[in-house]
Amino acid sequence: MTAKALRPPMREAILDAAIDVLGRNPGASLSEVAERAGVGRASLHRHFPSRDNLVAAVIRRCMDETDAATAAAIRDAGSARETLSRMLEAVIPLGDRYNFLASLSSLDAELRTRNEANLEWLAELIDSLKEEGVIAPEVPRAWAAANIDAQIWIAWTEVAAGRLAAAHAADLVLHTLLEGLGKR
Amino acid sequence: MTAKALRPPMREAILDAAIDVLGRNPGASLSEVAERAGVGRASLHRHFPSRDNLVAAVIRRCMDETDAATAAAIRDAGSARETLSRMLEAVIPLGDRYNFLASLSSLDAELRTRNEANLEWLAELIDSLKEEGVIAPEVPRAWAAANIDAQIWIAWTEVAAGRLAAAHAADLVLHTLLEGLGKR
DNA sequence: CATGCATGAGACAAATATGTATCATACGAA
DNA sequence: TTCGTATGATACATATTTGTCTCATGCATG
Repeated sequence: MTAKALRPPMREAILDAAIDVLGRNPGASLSEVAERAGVGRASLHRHFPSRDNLVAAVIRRCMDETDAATAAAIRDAGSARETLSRMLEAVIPLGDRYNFLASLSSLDAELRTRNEANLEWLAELIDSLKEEGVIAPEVPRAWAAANIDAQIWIAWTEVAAGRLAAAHAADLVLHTLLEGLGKR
Repeated sequence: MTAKALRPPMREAILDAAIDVLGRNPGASLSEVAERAGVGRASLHRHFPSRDNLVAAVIRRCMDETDAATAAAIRDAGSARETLSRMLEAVIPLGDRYNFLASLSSLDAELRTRNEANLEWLAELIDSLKEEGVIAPEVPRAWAAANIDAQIWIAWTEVAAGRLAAAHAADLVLHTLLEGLGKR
């Protein structure tokens, strides 16, 4: 076989452009996405028949990348605390993808299932963190989960704004999560 | 004078509807807003000539309410910590308004100025909190400000979802902000 | 009662976005 | 070279939204 591209790169270019354009403005037109990708609008429709189809593909791709990065990072983590730390280090650099995920409104069945699975995984991690004594037992699971999500979001925003060095972000998030902003 | 209504109540009804409808979906049509308000679309345009005009009016109203509630709550606060605590108690019940503010994209000059003034106020509060020893001095101002905003957002979400009692929200936010989720 | 005014309903034009179809072209494989 | 395929440009029909306008109705004030 002559090593032809596994998939046409155009599809990836469109998805990249959609992450960027729709991440900034979820209501942007497909013309803007096509232009950013450097392709004709007709070609965009050849790969993604409808707008909904494109949005679903983008979300799926974001989830794929986030899942892959997380899975690789936490593979041989010893403790739950180490898992949390590595998860943060893996996810925070994917800020632009996370940004897109945050603007999702309605998901189809498959994506909703994956989303729920991620929430479940996070809930179990929080339970483990409590067992390790890292998180206080009286903290509600939903509160802890929302805080972790929010910290990731803040970290990405601050890094993107140039107010925080990416290398320090995960440490700062972990410290803030566990010990807050108060004087120790 | 015969005690006529200070302002036509229709204007307020439209603004309330816009907060609700546009808060859920920033791209919703003006027909949806008018319908939610129980008003004809033509009447909506009589009060708000354009969509941009309506959006700006909604944002201004949200800012007014938030500012008023905050100002009343912190009026005679003694310490910066008390100011923070009262500010949280005042703002968290305004969750739906805060929700709308979060979806703002482009602001005109007046609203941008007000927004910057609020950020400046928050920055000064953070400095005072550091002087009181409530917040650790090495925490960056932007990081502290982003965390306070995020905590308010989380609190509103959790209250709206029924997973957190509104009465406990401000205390939980304050505790999480200052001491984190970790075991004490 | 008579008048004035705001409203609701509807028609209307213009702009924009979406999805489809057509056609000429360029590129790669046989 | 020749063929097949994907692409870009373009046109097109359709739907949606926006903003304007007109007109009849109802309500409050005089």
